[in-house]
Amino acid sequence: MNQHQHRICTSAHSAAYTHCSDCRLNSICLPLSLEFSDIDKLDSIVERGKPLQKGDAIYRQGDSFKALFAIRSGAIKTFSTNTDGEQHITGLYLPGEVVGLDGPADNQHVNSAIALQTTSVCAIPYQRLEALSRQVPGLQRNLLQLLSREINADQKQRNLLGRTSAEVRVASLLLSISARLARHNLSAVAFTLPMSRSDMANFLGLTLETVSRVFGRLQKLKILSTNRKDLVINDLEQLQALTHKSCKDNFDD
Amino acid sequence: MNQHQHRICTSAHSAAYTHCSDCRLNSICLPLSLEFSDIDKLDSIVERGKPLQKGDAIYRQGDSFKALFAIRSGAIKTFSTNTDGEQHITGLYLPGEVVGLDGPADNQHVNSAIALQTTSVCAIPYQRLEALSRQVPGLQRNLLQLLSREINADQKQRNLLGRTSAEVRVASLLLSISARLARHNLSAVAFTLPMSRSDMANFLGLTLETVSRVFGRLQKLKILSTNRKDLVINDLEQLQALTHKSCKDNFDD
DNA sequence: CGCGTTATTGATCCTTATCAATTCCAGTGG
DNA sequence: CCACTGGAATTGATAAGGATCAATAACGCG
Repeated sequence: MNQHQHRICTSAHSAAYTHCSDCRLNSICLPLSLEFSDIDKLDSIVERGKPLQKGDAIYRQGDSFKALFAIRSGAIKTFSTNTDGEQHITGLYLPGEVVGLDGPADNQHVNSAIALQTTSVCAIPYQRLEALSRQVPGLQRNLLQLLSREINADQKQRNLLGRTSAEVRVASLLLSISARLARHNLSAVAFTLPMSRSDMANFLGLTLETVSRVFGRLQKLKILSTNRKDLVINDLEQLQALTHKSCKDNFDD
Repeated sequence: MNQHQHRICTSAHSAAYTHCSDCRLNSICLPLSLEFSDIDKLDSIVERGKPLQKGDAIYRQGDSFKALFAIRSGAIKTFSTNTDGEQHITGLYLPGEVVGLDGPADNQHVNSAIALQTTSVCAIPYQRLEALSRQVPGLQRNLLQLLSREINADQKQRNLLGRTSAEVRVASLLLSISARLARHNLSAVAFTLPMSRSDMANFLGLTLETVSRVFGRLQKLKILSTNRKDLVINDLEQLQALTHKSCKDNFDD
């Protein structure tokens, strides 16, 4: 397998400083069904910085909330750190998705957001977004939609953590990433995982050993092939079927 | 213990058809820091129906999304039903809280919401709320805040389901209910549980047997006393301490 | 007063956590 | 160019927390 063919983000780092109207993500990022003139208005408040390196933070837990961030390329993880210093990963965000929705609640971030690889983001200053939303009904609607979708996604994830087996959790994560990459015309069946086993485990409420074992089992079943972070899904249907199964009816070998 | 002294909702059923400006919940429901004149504007769009009986639905999964609902008295559970007909409880809502935030995502409800006991709600038609939000910046902010808080609450719950023991989950739920009732000057230590063991278990990603056993253990430790749904917390501090402990350091007897 | 629902309690099994030991690989410096 | 090294991943053995299956008890309601 050609390892670098399927990096999560391919171009875009270099093609910096475009505009929202040109951005190939604009149908996704603030799921915008806006008029051209409205897109330009949004464009005028967006700030594009230079790419973040792996490990760089967009914001940290406790930071005051200034902006939402749309991911143009790369991958971001969000997490909160408890009093014992353990980190709890709360989200994985890929191109076209928006981080920072934890901010409006109390005008400060309850999560940290850091880059899992080289990543570029658009900052959307929140006060200006709020103001603009008042003038552009479609934008207001999109913004509320975005938050509501996050709520629904979180509830789905809750369901996953509360009720499903390790197998189902891992399979669901892989399928989720697959589907989200496919929206950008990237391969749905061959890609580089943006997180380590340890991060995946943390996100899924498992241990890294368990995640590793699930990968092992799924490989033995020829459902997928992995080499570290490089992944090929050989049997997408079977992987999907797995996620529909309840804990118990997993017969192996 | 006087069983009915601590019902979740006491008055309010009878005192129907008040206005937002009189409502003792108005500092909580859409965490409104609005001007009086703005409250009146909100009041003008709110629709107050007659109380729901236990088991009545506010809306059902798949219903088109028309309104948010602020709970005035009683208790609501929200849940989604999967293809196998199993229901997954996604939320418990008490007076002053708002249900229906799953709706804006795709203009339809992905959850159902039903009354766990006699309950009265205020309907806030969403289109009118959106329109009003454009005119009243404070209202827009409050609305976005509400959604963002739901996101953060969901993530906390996710953490609970993904990483903590049965003991911690049950204790957290009890403390959450306790704190939310206390906001209305109801007792924080003696109340009637709004849900069955089975609902609690479902919500917490456990089985009802496990929940029952945890109740048993906590009673043996004199931390609380239960009689079916009537609950007295004898040692609030110890219960709180429990939730700070990780899975392993639970030594008993 | 009896029935059906809800809760409790007990015995056993299974999944996953935990502890521990390798193995694999990328990156570094000789 | 290759041996060294440290983090990441895999694999194995064992233990523990809940799930499951099963029986009984307590209550609310007709």
